[in-house]
Amino acid sequence: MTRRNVLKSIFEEQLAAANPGTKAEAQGRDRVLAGPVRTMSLTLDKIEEESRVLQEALATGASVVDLDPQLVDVSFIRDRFPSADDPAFAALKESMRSHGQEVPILVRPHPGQGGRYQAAYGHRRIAAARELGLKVKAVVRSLDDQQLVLAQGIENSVRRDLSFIERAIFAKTLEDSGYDRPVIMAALSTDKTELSKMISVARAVPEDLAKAIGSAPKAGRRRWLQLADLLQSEDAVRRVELVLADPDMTRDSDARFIRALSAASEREAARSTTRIWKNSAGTPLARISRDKKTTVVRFDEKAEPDFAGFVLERLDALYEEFRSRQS
DNA sequence: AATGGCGTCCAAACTTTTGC
DNA sequence: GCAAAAGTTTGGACGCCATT
Repeated sequence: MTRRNVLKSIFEEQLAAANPGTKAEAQGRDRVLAGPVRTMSLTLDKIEEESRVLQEALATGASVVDLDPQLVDVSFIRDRFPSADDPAFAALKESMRSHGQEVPILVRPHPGQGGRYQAAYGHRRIAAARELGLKVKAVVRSLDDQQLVLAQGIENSVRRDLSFIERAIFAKTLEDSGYDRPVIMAALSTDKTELSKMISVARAVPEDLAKAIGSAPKAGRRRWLQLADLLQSEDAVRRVELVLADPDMTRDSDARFIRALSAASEREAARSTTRIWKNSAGTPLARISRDKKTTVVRFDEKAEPDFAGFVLERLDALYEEFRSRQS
């Protein structure tokens, strides 16, 4: 079953009793949709699913309540890597500040601490509400551990904004917690092959190393697989650890991933290097990346706004000087 | 039977090249 | 300079086969 179909089936099983035939019809529709029509259908489905989750919650007696975010703990299994400078989080916070919280989070009464709650999903909304000093809108439901991780995984799958490594570590954590593969597959809305790859990557890449790299949203499955493969060598692990410990290491997670991958592969490392160029006061002004074919100098326009223009104006003169030294 | 590894195929998004 | 074509990357799905 496809990832999307797993997701759909979970929701549709809930509706099947009330509306026989829905599942089969949806599967038939899935097989024929393609291209832009399918993309539009996915968007509509996404909206449908979110509203269905909430409607179902409300139908089963749950209601949306305002909670003090300080009373809400994170799920016992974390999925997303914490990130201090996540632009999406900043945007979410700004949206909540100006428009309020549009979509409630899902919580359950904390199994161990009376009066407290545990979030299935909506961790970033909780963090934003905390920082803004606002109450967080939440649907409170009684969920067992399995239902909690399923709800958490389904929400992530609907949004599709977890990176490959976040999903992989989430899968590994679930497996380490004793969940069997079908449950993890349902929680991640994935199939056995994909899950197998995710877990093999999560096991091959030491967790502290993966967290040091960060979510790396642009690094897809194949490159993580490549890195996982390279990290079979202890030397490669040491090289990567060394690179990530560099105090000059960029805060950009994707760039860190590329550095780690390069370090893991000596050949790659020899072909491509990136360094930060600083002025005499130690302020980073440019990032210089070099490989066999190109050299890329990226000036930080915020650190020194007019410097890039200054350099560009002098390119002709610099080239003339270069040529005269060559001859 | 369930699980995992691997290769292949497809679609979409993105980048680079080519021709006008 | 711009648009179209070609190439590349990525994510996802599927089937086959070996192993447990």
